[in-house]
Amino acid sequence: MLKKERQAYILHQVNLHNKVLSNSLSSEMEVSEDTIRRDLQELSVTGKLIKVHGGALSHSFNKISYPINDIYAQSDKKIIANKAVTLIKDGMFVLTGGGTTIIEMARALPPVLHATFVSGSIPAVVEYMNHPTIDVIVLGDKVSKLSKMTIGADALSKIKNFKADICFLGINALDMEHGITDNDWDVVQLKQQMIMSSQKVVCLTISEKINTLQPIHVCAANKIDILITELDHHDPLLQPYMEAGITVL
Amino acid sequence: MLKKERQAYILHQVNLHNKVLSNSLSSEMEVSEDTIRRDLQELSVTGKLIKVHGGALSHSFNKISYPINDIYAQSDKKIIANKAVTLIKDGMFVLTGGGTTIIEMARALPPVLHATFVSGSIPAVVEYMNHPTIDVIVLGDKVSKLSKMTIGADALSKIKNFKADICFLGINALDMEHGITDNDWDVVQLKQQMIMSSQKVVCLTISEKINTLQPIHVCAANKIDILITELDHHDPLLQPYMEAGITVL
DNA sequence: GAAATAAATGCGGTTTTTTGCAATATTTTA
DNA sequence: TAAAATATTGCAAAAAACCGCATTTATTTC
Repeated sequence: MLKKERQAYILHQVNLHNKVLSNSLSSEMEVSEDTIRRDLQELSVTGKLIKVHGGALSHSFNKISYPINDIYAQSDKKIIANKAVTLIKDGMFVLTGGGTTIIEMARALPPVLHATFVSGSIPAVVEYMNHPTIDVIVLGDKVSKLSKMTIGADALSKIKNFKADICFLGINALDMEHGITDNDWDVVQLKQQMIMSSQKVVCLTISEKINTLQPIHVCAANKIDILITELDHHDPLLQPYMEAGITVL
Repeated sequence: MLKKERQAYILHQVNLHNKVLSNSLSSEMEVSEDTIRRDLQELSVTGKLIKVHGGALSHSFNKISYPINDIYAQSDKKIIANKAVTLIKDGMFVLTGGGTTIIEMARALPPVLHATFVSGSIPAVVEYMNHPTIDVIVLGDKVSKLSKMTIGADALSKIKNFKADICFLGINALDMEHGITDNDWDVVQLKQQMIMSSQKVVCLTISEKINTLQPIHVCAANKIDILITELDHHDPLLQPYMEAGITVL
């Protein structure tokens, strides 16, 4: 069998089944695995496929892209995200909500983190899924088109089964007097349960939302363990929260 | 044997078998390999064939196998998707797997369809979520990075709770004798349960995967109600399946 | 038709490509 | 963390390609 012929066959298989294994190709074509590896190597440098440990994957398989369109407050959210990821350690069980800030956090995760992330937010799950080493658990239920999260009794009861080390919530409004408030009934339910199911509650928000109010009550401010904004923690806006015993990053 | 005669023979062989070997041509025509090499060289500069180490390949071999093939496969999948969506009616409860064909189907859904889609495939869910009128239910569980689906006992048991009107599976290999086969144990489990939980099973596949085999058995061919490929249903490749009682679209 | 010229072919020696193997390292998995 | 699977690296043997040249064969020219 000619080399080019072999490579054409490999490509064909990869495009057909999205994945090929070195050892099966080796036995199918009766050449050594070394030869297969070299073929895969050549095909991968020309971008025909993606070489992985044990074989290769089709290129089209891996391209799930989530549009990065929300430029609004992007850099602030990146600052928040970078502060947030420092709280996550190897082996942790992490519960997260949805929202753009959480997405930023997902993108800021260090590439060699070994932790388990649980979320009902589809965009967040997509980000976690693309991370090389973290495990992802999706909360199943009906998907709300508005919040792009799973919403409902199933999701709620699943969260109850967990006792996470830490929980990250992107919040819509925070006020010393009224605590966390929001505007979506279903999302509020989830957030409440997430707070109850976690040892430590971390709230992420841009400073604009501090001292604002939304119609539905989520929880009192004292349930928050850590508050992260883009501001320096000396900022006067944050003083009341520090005085209330919340760690501010 | 004249040079022209020789080259004509080489071309004939190349077009017939898609490949020729220098050494066999040499012995067949009783000329030195150098001569063959020079012939191949000339034929390749005029574009009649592709010279490779050890012989030559027909043009169609290289040309069809990668650059065009990918686009063809894509448009094939669009054809399949367009056939598939006609099966979905308002009010239906639809179970779907993952894979590129299913994604194409999701993109081909008519904009005013009111149906409920259940899936564990994250890319599929992302597509469904972006559709204006359909409801989406995610099967929750741990996400497999390879298949980008939720995999495990939870997902499995949730499917058991459903009795869907119709189930769409993108399949990796189909064979009259062995039925549907695949290469990922967890995905196989899910597919089996999905088949059991649906009134009607629709299999989507490009024709190349027909009469191919993968290591793990999913189900017998007779479990399939409808088979959709990019081919016309009169195509002889599909006849055995029609005769087995499968509706072919 | 014969000589001159050009083209084609084969051959020996050298270089390059391909391949498999063995030893070592790395990654994966249990 | 240890064992198994897969990768990497260097190397050597075999196959194929290349190069130059001599020999043969075909074509042109006088």
